[in-house]
Amino acid sequence: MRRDIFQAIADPTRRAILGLLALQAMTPNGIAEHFQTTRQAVSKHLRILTECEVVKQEYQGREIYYHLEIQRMKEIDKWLEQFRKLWEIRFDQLDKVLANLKKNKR
Amino acid sequence: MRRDIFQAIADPTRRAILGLLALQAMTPNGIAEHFQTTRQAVSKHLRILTECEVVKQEYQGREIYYHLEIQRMKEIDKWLEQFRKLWEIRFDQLDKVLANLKKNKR
DNA sequence: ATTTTGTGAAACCGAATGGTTTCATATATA
DNA sequence: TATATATGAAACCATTCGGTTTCACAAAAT
Repeated sequence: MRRDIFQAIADPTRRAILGLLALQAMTPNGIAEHFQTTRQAVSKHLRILTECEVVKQEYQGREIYYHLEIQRMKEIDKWLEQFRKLWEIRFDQLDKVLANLKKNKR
Repeated sequence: MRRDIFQAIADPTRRAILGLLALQAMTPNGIAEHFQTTRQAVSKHLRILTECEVVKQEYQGREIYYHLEIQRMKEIDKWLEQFRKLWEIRFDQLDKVLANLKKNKR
């Protein structure tokens, strides 16, 4: 069973859950209210997110608060690094093009 | 059939393919040489990548060069934005902590 | 003490996924 | 022209995925 951050964010519901948890820690019931699926479906998503350690559980009585483990999100950013260079180059070129347009206008 | 960039990068082979294409455009056979799977399996991955428009085909005789469509990768970066704020805050706090440590040392 | 509430887990299901093997087709090459 | 090469697509298969329904259990409320 592959379980990494990339597989975790492949599902739109899980991405939405992560978006919610970016704002504040929440309980499964609290999260489920934001979706049309059952609480159990959300629970399964939380299990996956927990397994790849992008969320952490905090027990508080019979409630469980899930909160985002931001470090895992940075792994995505790190992977993007190799591509970021490319689109920055494109921007540089765009800058040159714009500079030339400006120059020729005068 | 869901087909978006997040689903595209969920598979490790597809991520590796994108990594290769970040360096240069390549043919299916050229790409397949880098993996242990069959050429046909790579072809299926390329189909998926093409469907969500993160790669583009360029026909050249009987060869097809696949090249990266960097714009799609930026969508991931854009989604990360909401989380980037968070880990930057952490860094700021870390800076404060480090500054305090330094101060107390004197 | 009994009932309600919050939660995870298991059983089940249809659909999607990733892979292989086989085939079809178009373009080079001999 | 006959053969080799580059490629996509279809058929098939075991596994995974995302969802629901049902159940188990601990903690809070009555």
